[in-house]
Amino acid sequence: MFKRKGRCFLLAPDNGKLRFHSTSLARSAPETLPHSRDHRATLLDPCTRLQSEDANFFAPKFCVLSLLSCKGVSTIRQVHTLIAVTGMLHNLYVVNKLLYMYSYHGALKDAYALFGAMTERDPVSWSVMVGGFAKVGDSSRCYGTFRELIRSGAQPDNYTMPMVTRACRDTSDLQMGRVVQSVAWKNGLSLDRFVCGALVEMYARCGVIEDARQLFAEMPDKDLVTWTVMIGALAESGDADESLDLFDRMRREGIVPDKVAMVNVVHACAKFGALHKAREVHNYIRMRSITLNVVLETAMIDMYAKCGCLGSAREIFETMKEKNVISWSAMIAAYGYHGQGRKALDLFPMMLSSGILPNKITFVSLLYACSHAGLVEDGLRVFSLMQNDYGVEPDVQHYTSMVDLLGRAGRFDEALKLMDHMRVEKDQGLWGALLGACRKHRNVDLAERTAKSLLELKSNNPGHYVLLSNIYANAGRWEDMANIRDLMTKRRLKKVPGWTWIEMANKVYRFAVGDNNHPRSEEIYLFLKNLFEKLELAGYVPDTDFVLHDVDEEGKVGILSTHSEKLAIAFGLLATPEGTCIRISKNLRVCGDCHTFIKFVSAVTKRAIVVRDANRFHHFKEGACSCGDYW
DNA sequence: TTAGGGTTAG
Repeated sequence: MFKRKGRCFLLAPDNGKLRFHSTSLARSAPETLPHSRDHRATLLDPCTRLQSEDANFFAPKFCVLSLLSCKGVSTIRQVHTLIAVTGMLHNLYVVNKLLYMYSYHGALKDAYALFGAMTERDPVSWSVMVGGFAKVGDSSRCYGTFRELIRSGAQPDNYTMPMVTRACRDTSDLQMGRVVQSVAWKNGLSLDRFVCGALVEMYARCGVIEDARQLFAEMPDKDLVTWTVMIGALAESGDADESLDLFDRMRREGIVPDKVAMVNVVHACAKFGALHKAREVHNYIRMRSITLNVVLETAMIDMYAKCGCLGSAREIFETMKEKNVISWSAMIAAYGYHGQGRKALDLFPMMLSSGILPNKITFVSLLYACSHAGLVEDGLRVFSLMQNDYGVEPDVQHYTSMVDLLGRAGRFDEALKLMDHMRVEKDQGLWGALLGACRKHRNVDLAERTAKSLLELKSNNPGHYVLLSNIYANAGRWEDMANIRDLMTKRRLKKVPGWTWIEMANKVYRFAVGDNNHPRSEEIYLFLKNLFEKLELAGYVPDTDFVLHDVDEEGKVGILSTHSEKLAIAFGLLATPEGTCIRISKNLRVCGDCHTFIKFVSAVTKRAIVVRDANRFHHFKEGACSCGDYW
């Protein structure tokens, strides 16, 4: 209800139309305006409404109401004209709403034109404009408007700062992010939860998790969103165990998680790969009656699959009420990294017949599924189907899958031909896939050429250098190997240390190569020694090709025998009852010798062993691996 | 006019 010239008016829906009601009715009716989203949806075309009502009567709220019911940019433009005709463009409240509606519908050009013509701007106008550019990913215009704001002498507030921070986050622009923080601090916003929350996310996304951690720790009033941001940030940066600890701390502080928080927790479990924790979180969701939706369920599919339990993943998939392309892709990918390429391929026609169309990621997942299972011909078919039947132009990731597929199979000519014909830029990942194939097939010549391309691209992935160094080591070219190591030092790249995790009685134990930190370390080494003797009798021969150092044969065997995978498995064997399945996770790719070792262990000890490495799952049983040695 | 959600690869 609003007043004008001493009269009361009430806007209320009448038979599906928005009408003014007379003063007498207004007096007796409740003082409400139809603000809710549902209500807006029932309103009639805003232009018709504006024109059909008393043309001399344009209350600001009426204009705004008409704007709110605009469904597209063209209607907003028409309403804009009507508002201008009636002289309402002088009202800042109305213009800000107009600006917001343009921005909300992605019409940043219109918004910016209006913004430029505004004679008066308030903090809302600035933040709507800065936020509008941030949302459409136009970071340079976002920064530009922000600078304009500062130059104009206006004060950025707790609305503007998170918006400009968002642009930094989306472009991983750490430098600008730090500037933004100093501006926020200068403007007294260091305690604002919106400002700090956005900064925490930005730092995490820019890879400086320590800054995120510190800022989070200093925040005085953390609400559910703040906690959720930090839980997600830690999971994403690889600190999944810390992320799950934080979730426990949050609950201890009395914060009740919602669906979105749980998606982040589930994601942390997926990263962590600890099945016990995954089940605990699933139970928590059930006990708390947190309603499932397609997003949470999809996250849970991914969680179970990445914790090695394909069965539970499929169970969730089967019981989902609604499945979208992401859920289907997640399930396809899950079969892919478990080496069940055929099952991944089988899902594709099922997906189509349920009326869901594949996207780019669906095809990347299908191609990787083929690659991990050695299904070369199927992969080639998918690649052509994707382009010819679904009009999906291959991007660098599709090419990477194809190079991986062909390269693993040793079909280098085809892989190179494909690379010659690709129309997208080659990145480190693509060359990395080719280098991996060279390593597998000991193609030293091509490896050198590939490595050159990688070094030219100034690869900052230590894995690439290590891979080349391994190739030289295999070829006995120790000098070349040393040069690569020097280059790594010069470029300040360190080999990522290998770790293996194993879950035991609710606790996660972590092993490094030659690790002595475990409380049962002595027992573990003794057990391992006895185990080696049994394995050797069964025919196991250590494969010293996988040792990187230029040491004698005996030394090589020594290093191999204490790889983190082996220590974790030895601990698993001695600490669990016979017949129990052993599950371990490794942060890098499992080494070739360890792969052979585990095959023998599974046969000699009659244990099923599930290994998650950086790329995929290996299910070992009775002396064989689900990857068919094709990984 | 503000903030947090799922799939690939790395």
